Amino acid sequence: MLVNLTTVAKAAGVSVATASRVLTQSDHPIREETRQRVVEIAQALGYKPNWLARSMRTERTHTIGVIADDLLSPFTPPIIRGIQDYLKTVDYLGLIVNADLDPTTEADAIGALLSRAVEGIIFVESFHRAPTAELERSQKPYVFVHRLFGEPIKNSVVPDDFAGAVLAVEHLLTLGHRSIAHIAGPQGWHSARRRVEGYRAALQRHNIPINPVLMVEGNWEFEGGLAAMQTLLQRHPLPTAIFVANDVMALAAMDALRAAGLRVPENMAIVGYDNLSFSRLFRPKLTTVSLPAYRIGQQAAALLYAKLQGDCVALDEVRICGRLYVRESCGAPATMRTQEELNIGTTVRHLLIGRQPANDFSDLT
Amino acid sequence: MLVNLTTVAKAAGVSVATASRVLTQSDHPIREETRQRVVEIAQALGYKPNWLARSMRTERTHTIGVIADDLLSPFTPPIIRGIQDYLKTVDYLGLIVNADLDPTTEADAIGALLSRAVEGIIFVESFHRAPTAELERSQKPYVFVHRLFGEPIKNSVVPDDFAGAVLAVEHLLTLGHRSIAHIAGPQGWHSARRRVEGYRAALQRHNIPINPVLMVEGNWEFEGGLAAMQTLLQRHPLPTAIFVANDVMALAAMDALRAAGLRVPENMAIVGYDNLSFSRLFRPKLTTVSLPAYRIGQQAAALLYAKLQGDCVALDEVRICGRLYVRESCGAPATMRTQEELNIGTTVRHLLIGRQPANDFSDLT
DNA sequence: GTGAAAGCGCTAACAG
DNA sequence: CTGTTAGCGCTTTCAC
Repeated sequence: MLVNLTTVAKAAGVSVATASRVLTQSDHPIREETRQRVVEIAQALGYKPNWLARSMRTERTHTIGVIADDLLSPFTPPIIRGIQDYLKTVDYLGLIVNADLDPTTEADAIGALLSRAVEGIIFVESFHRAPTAELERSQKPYVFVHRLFGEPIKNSVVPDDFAGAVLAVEHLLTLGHRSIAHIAGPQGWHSARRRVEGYRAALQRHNIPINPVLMVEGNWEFEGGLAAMQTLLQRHPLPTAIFVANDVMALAAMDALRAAGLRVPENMAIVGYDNLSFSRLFRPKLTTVSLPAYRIGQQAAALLYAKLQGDCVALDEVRICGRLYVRESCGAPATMRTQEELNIGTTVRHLLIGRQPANDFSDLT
Repeated sequence: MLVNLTTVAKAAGVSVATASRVLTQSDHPIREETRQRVVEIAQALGYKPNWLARSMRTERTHTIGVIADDLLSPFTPPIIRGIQDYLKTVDYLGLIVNADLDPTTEADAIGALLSRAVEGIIFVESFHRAPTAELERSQKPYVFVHRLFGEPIKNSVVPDDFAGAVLAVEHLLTLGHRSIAHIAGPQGWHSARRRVEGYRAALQRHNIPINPVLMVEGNWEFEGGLAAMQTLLQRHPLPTAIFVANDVMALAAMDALRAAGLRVPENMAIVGYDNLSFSRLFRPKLTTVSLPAYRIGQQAAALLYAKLQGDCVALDEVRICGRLYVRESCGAPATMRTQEELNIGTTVRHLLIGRQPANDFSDLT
């Protein structure tokens, strides 16, 4: 027993046209009394508009597509959550597809989404930089999120790795460290390079010469972190602190340190990067800079929505800065540990103004 | 310049009906020559069917809705991934919405999905057990996944916590342990209770009396695990092994053990549960039973799809058993560590037969 | 202010 | 085998 517009119109004794005008909040003039009646009847009958039919006419589906290269990456879920929470504020829904790090799958996904008439597409953690010809032809807007390689491009929202690294190293400097090592990510990755640049910039700002011998490249993984730490342990004198480019390697470094009979933070201060959930679980708890995945997702959705509204947003790359979470691995005094935010960098907030969703996952992961 | 059926039909010199029949692979008889021509023209013109229009007629959108109570839970992403990978094999897409553990939001989500004409709904990690009246009225099929509380219900796919616990304890027994403690989850949770039952059953099967003093309740969290371990450390004699109901508490237990000067696995063997990603990161690496989220997702999608096809699936609760991952925390010999699977329990596989997706994430998380 | 009617792109009777 | 035609539920001119 489907209740559609006709049902409502009949019950209210008006034409479908009128019913439609009332229920779509169109600006067409309607007598207040009529409006009242239609609204009530619709309510009473439990009328729900059929989106398919509506969309076919209006060409607006209130649905966007999200293509995630890897749903299982620790950053993807909070990004998607951010996207969804924003979309919800504007009454949109996200159709999420996994692309599996595979260009063919991705192309298929684009096709599937396009034929379902999504209004735009967000690419999450995409390894690719150019959309397919099909997407280009469709004229639908799209946004890249957390693009992993390559140079800045328009229509993308990414973490501000440079500012984050500065945050981390400034913290160590504030604590009095002057010999600070860096375990970097693989230099093929854009974010790894930016973190190195932030590390250098922070030291230079304090007139501390860069010591190449204290910079070791890891591979983001536990084993790589272990190896990098072994290398650093050969240095004489040892550095007093290490900025590690991600939490997993930081963990490994702490493990290697412990095996070598050194204590964290007493003998060595460690700052990680990412603020993955497990960084709170180890002892000592890891001090780290968050990769603000949730906020990145929100911004991406906001950007896409703005484009959908026809706001001619001509932003270059939007960078979102994480926060420093001071915990135990640097031996920072308890007072600093409650300090939540040190804002340096180029955080962009304006797109979200007036639309901040209720949840505060701002620095989730 | 939109190319629709009419365009194709005109170009091919046939009626829209014929074009439609060709392009939908309907079993209506068509002259081979005509078919050929239509297909070619459609191809050449880059014809893409308009899903909205098609769906409006057929009432089949090839889209199902997924409502996740918490997208940020570690189990949700692999479940969703499992769902999607299955759906892909049958050319469906999943519309994913977050319900935020909130009944009102959930009801809204159901409404949003229904009005977008999804063909069915999967509830992931749902705390609720009954669908809304609206969903009931819609007659659309639905499936619960990894339901967290309550008794078995139809249309649900859940982890086999009982069998998993047996797996864990049997492993310890095989290694020669006879005094095995259990740090349990909060007994308000169905899965926590089932894991306790599995623990008891395994011991009883070997005629080992249950010692209530060796059973302590935790709260799933790190702090709870710490407290539980402190309690166990008061026991004389100490047990020689502990089955901990989840990985986070297992981690905490190992921490407390280390603080007390005891070594894992030399002085105490530990088995966890869940196989969360970080369980491989700690040293010693945690031996644990997986919560087969990915497979659960697949099964749920398979079940829903079967219902969509009208296969009258009248299964009760479907239970999926995890696997034991033998790593370092029990001191098992190297030969056992390569042993991948010990199958005990009630794993249900038949639904997936012939449709196993290519990926093997079978025990992800 | 309100209603009648056209039509979005497609599928499925029904004729031929 | 193929074409004509009637809608699916909705929005939107265009009349009144």
